Amino acid sequence: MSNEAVDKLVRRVKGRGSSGKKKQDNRLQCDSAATGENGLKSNGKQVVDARVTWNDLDARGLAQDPAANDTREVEGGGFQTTFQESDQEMDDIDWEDGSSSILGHVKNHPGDGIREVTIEFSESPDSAKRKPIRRATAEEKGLAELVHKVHLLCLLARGRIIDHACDDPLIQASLLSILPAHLSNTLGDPKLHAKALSPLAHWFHNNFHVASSVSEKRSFHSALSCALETREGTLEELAALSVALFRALKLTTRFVSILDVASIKPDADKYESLSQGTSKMHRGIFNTSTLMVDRPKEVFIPPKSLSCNEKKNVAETSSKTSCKSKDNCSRSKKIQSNDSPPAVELKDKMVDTFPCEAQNNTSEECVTKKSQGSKRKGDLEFEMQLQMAMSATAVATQSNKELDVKESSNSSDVSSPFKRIRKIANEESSSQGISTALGSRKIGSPLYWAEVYCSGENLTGKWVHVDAVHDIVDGEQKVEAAADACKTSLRYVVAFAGLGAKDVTRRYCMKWYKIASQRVNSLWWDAVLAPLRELESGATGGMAHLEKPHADASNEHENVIASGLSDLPMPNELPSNVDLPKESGRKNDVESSGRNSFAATRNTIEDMELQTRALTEPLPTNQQAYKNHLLYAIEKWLTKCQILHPKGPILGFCSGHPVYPRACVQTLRTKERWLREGLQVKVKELPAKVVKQSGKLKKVQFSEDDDYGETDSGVVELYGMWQLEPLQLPHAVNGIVPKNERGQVDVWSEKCLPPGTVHLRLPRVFYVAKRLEIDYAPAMVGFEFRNGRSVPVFDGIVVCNEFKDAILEAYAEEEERRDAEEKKRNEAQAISRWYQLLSSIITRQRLNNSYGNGLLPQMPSNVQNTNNQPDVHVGSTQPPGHQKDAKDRKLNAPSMTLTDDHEHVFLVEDQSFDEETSTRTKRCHCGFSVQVEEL
DNA sequence: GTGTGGTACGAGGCTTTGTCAACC
DNA sequence: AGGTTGACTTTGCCTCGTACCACA
Repeated sequence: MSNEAVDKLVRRVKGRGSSGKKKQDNRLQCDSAATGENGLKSNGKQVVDARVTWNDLDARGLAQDPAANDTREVEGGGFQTTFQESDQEMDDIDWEDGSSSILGHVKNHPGDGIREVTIEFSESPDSAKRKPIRRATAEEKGLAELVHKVHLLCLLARGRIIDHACDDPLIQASLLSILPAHLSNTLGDPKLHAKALSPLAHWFHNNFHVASSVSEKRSFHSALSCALETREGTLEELAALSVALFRALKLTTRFVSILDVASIKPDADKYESLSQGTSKMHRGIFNTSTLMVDRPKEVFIPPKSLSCNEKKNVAETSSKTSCKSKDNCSRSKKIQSNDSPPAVELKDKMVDTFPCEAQNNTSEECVTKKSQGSKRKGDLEFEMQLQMAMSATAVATQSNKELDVKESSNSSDVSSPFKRIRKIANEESSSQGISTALGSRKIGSPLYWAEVYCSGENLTGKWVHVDAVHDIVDGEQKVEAAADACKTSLRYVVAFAGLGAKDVTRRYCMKWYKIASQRVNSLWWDAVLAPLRELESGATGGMAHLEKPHADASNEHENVIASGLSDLPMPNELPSNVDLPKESGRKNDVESSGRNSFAATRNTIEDMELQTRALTEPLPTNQQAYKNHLLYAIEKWLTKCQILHPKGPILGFCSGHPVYPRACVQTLRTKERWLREGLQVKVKELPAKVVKQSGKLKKVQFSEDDDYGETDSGVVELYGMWQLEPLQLPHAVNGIVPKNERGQVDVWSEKCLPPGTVHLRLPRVFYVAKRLEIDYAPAMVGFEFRNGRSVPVFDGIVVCNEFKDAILEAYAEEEERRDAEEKKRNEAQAISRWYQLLSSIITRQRLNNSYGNGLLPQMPSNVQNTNNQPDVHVGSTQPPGHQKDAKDRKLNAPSMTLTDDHEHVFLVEDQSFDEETSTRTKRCHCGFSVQVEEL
């Protein structure tokens, strides 16, 4: 390729607009290659093996019609000529973006090595390294939110079931019966202090143990009884027992649970698991720490030799199990191959049994899930249940040994979260930290505990956190750290009592900014909780007197989901005036009424406390937390249209940036935008902020300003609320409507109407104003985006008040006239069409008579043949000259084949006239009739 | 190993005031 | 000749959320 040709190419590339950036790249690469620089760039970028070799002929050929390649012959200097000739052509060609691999190694003339040009595409190592980012679509986000909400509702229902079980009188009585007398006596003081609860918690901790032998699975209620009997149970059961105990001792107690709900963000679990590696691995919604479904009763009992303790622990800590275990994978495969008919039969029954097995299988599954891409939680749930069923059957034949091996193989992976929790525990171990008495394996995320109302705490009383299982009293500050260590988010902490529920997350979560985005829309959540809150406040001493059916101790629920939930009265089913609540029922009426009045205050006080916490959140330590913080802000993270006004007070500093209250953040808008709100900028106010104009507008402005050289446009002036006053538009004077520069009035709202004018939103009203020569302005009410651009939408006109009536009156007349005209037009059209129809019928009949040899003519669709007496509806007001024809002409209907040669005669005395429909019916003695509409 | 700050980038929201040719 | 109609083409910036990287 000659230098001249190359220069030409370069010139053309330079001259080309920015629209062809990629084209430039291609061509420049070509240039450098052609001039012998061979394109080995020394910019440190990795040269990948995407080498394209083609001769200069093909270089052209590729850019032109490939079919032409065969016919073209280029030899020696001939190329240059052809190149020049095709210069213009190349300009017109749209270069395709193509991958280098497609080009491959192109060589039309293998022997022609001289003309070979080698281009090596360099590729940034970054681009190869960076994984393609697939972001969730709006639909996926919506679905995730839906799952989140449903899961929340399920967990709320679960909490109510547990709360209901805690009220069981038999369980409470049993607990009291095993409680040493001296402990029950310690609560004699009417002013209860948190300290007084410590011996109780200690006793409970010593007498009840987490998850020893796994008993048969059953409803929660019976599981609770069983746990009480054996003094061993799951964390959930033990926490519930502790609540029952406190309630038995007539302490106002709530059952508190962290609702460990499926993430509100799509694939959050996946990302979490990928980043965290261990905890929270791929838990489906039915495999979270909080079990939602009670285990069916009719499940098989696992082999006694099985290390149930460990199994249970794994189940409780749920997510702590690693999913990396190779043993799991191999074993699961084995299990799958053992899918025998009994296993299939049991599938339905085995739901939610053997959580630990499920966990392991899920773990295995999650590995495959990664490769399969994202699956919905519902699918996972189904698969998990299937796997659980299979594995539960198969595991019965598994040896205990195998499980132990598995456990030990897992232990290395499992260790890290436990290390973390141990670290936390050590930090706090001086007094009451997370108890390690049960051994490190038994430490899991705090998911359940009790809240006991201690009237002796503070001045006003206080809900005291009591985790009797871990022997922790008043440890609300430790919950967040412990949950953090186990990667459990404190998104929702809900206290249950009296079949109601109350969100008490604020009491336990100090870093609200971390969970705020993970919580569901507060409006929805508040609406869901509203009836439950009423119940809760009623039970813990609120104003409402609500009845709750006592659990029948003998009535063990066979299926809690089916019967248990239906047993629980929903808030709106409860009579509001029936007085037999659990709490108050235990005391006499006088006491109860007195307590209620106090408790109403108690509830309010708690609300205030939670509100106070919400407003006094500690300052976050990282900058980015201030980006959307509800309470605090730093200037750095304000958006383009925000400003601090007033700039103070400074609440603290974060990384050297002063922290201001969020209340100081004001939204700024342009003058025009404020106009839409019916506000205008005060005179002599300087813009609060000046920001760069968007490129699009700038472009327009620059093109306008080009003639004038330099311009200071390209900026947008923004004003704040404090710089505004109510809009004062010019008054309408002398019947003239004040208009904007476009000769119209922007009617964003009523506030935008100039005083003395009115907006008439009527179609075609401007004709009237025009005809009456009244001044008006088209009312622009908004924009719509059409064909890639915004188009103003007009609706009606703006006129001065004094003309309103005149215009409306004229408009009514005009519309009446219009209607009449339209009616007339329609009628004329109808007549014309009837005439055409009848003419064609007649013509057809005549032709048929003349040439059809008596063949049956086709029946026109408008002619009705009923009982061989066709009625033809004929318009009688034919155009002059035609009417007679139409009347006099023979109207041989199809049935006339029966009455050949008959000519209808419509005698006047045989006619009838219907006043209502203006229809005249004419009859021939043969039975033929014709209906004529007289207009 | 973990947390933090900075950067890059996709998704979604907000923005917003014609032209020309054929036809009647 | 002048008015009406319909086709044309499918913005582009900003914010938010978050993945990723470097660094402490």
